[in-house]
Amino acid sequence: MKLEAAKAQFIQTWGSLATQWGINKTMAQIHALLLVTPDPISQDDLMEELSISRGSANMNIRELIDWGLVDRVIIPGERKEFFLAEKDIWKVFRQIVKERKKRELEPLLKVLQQLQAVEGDKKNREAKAFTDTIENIQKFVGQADKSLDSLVKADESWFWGNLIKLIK
Amino acid sequence: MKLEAAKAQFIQTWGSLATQWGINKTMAQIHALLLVTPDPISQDDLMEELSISRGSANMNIRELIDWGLVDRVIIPGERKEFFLAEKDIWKVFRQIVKERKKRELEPLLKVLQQLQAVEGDKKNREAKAFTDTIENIQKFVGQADKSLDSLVKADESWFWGNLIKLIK
DNA sequence: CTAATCTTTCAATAGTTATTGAAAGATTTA
DNA sequence: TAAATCTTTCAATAACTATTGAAAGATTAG
Repeated sequence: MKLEAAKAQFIQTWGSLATQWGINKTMAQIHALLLVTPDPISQDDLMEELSISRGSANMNIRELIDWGLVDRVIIPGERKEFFLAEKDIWKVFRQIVKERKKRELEPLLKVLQQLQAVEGDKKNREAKAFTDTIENIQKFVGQADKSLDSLVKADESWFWGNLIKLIK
Repeated sequence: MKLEAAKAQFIQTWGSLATQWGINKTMAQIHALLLVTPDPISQDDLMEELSISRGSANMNIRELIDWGLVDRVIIPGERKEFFLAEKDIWKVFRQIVKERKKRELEPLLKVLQQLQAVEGDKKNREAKAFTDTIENIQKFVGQADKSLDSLVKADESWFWGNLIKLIK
């Protein structure tokens, strides 16, 4: 397989996987391209390579920077901005976990806490079922939140090493 | 907070969270309603409670059954089918992990394996960067795949207990 | 200061995904 | 077997999300 073909397939695979995870396809494709490119790329190059518009490129690059997955790079003598992705997959993973935790898990926990305050007629079968399920979800999400907190701080080899021991 | 209001908020929160994860909002709302309802519900009741059409109800219920999160229930003397959700959140989580692993991680691993076969000119900076990144992603995803395999088989209290020890 | 170059915005548009509801298909009852 | 009841399908439509590209806004160079 030729390099260009392989790149193209990786970009397309990464993009379609992303849509299954509620992530913008183009954003994922830009990320994919940056992941497999050693040197910083300009916006114009991204537009060219992925056949996307200026607006889309700009917006999605900004989003990637916002997620902490891509950095702006200034190249001396160049007026344009260039972009470079973090290549260490463990760091990428940690960063995504960190962001999604902040954006989704934490707001969810707040809602669940509020929902505990439902008027509890303990004889009512419906009310009982509701509070039970909410409580269980809350415990679960709380536990996951704490665990992910540790994961975010963890070193990769340490993490896998221990996880392997744990699950064997 | 009244029970009905709490239910409504849970359903709406679950639904909007789902869209962020590439999951159909209505499917998640049906799931949410079934999660907090102790007794089996008929399709007509779901349509009524969530204000959705027959077609949508039918399609999304089927999808939930397909994901292994909801069961059809026959109630003696009734002609209609009724539906009941698995309430154990750990089981729900395991089931979702199992399905997503099968649907997404495994196909991704296959693609990554193919991409290893890129014509490797080791002097080429571009080619080197590509194969390096792909290799790292492959290792990472492979490791995650194995770990999730174990998670899917794990008992809840055992899993959290050990995880807590691991990350402390 | 002015022109040139680069970045950002945003309203229009295209593309994608989900929903509807009526009709067809099944199944059960009598 | 026929009628009644329930389930599934699917083409039309609606709702949502992403993309485009031209124009405005910044920044840098001369």
